Amino acid sequence: MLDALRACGLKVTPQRLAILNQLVGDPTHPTATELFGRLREELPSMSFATVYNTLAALTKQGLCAARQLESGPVRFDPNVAPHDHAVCDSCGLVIDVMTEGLAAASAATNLKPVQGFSVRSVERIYRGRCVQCAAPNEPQTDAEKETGD
Amino acid sequence: MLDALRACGLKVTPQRLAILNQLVGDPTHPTATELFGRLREELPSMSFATVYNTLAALTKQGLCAARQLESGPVRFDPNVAPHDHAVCDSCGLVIDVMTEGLAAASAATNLKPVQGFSVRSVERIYRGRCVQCAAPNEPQTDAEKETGD
DNA sequence: TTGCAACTAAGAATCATTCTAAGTAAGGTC
DNA sequence: GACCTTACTTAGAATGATTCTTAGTTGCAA
Repeated sequence: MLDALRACGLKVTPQRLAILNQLVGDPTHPTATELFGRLREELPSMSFATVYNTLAALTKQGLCAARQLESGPVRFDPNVAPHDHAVCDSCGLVIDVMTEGLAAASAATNLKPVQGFSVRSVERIYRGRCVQCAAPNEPQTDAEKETGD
Repeated sequence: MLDALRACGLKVTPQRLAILNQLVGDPTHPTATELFGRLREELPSMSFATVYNTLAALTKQGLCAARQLESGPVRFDPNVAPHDHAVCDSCGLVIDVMTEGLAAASAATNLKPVQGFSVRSVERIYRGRCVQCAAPNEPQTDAEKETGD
């Protein structure tokens, strides 16, 4: 964590360590606002701008990835390896899809989808319903998620 | 055009016809702001809210599609048939990719990328460089595009 | 220990989008 | 063709996400 920052030429600060700690191992692809909310608990003086600045720095250095999978705020992903995503139409849940992701991406990179367009990477977004929302009796809306379950 | 609106139960207004006319046949996937700018020329009294309301209505009725391919404003696409997109890293250009789109999408729909997730649709986004930007001597930045070439 | 460049805090500014309220007009009915 | 209802439009305020600015702070190399 500490070394990862230093290796990128970024200074190690409590704010950055806190943000990285929150992000790493969090599979929910949180937004900047969500992260800020959680981080305020351990670092009450933290500024919103710091969260954005830090996430921008981490993204630039390849320590995390910014993903715009639906309209609304950008989500941040600690998993920078090539992979796809499944997005729930109903509750907005984002799930990493590792299966075949690499193979598919590398195969597609060799495609020429449009004359002259040189492909650097391919990402696939699966849209549909997550397990919770697909279950007839327990649809989980955004509103329900906010009130806690 | 006129019939398409009526068929959806939408009233035909000069604003809606102008918006649809701008959108149909425009392959550049314009944003609401871009459309508003062009539409002001023919309908100077048009309100921004009308553009958003109308685009929302058209999207809901399946006459166009809202696409979030990168961070920034939503782009609107008159092509509602299933297809993929190529996005230029450099200038932001969005290109429709029809090749194999249908076949790939339907094949992927049968996949089970995540346990329990029921896939409704798949979209692929190719990232890389467009012809203009890939050419070593004539990179086209957003700034250059705005000043006109 | 010191110096400085990079970082952070606070809040204003900006941009995209949605909401609200009041007036307008499309289109069905008589 | 006139009238009426309801959907639509306008204008501008409100909201939410993100970026910018400025001044003060701190990590870390020397």
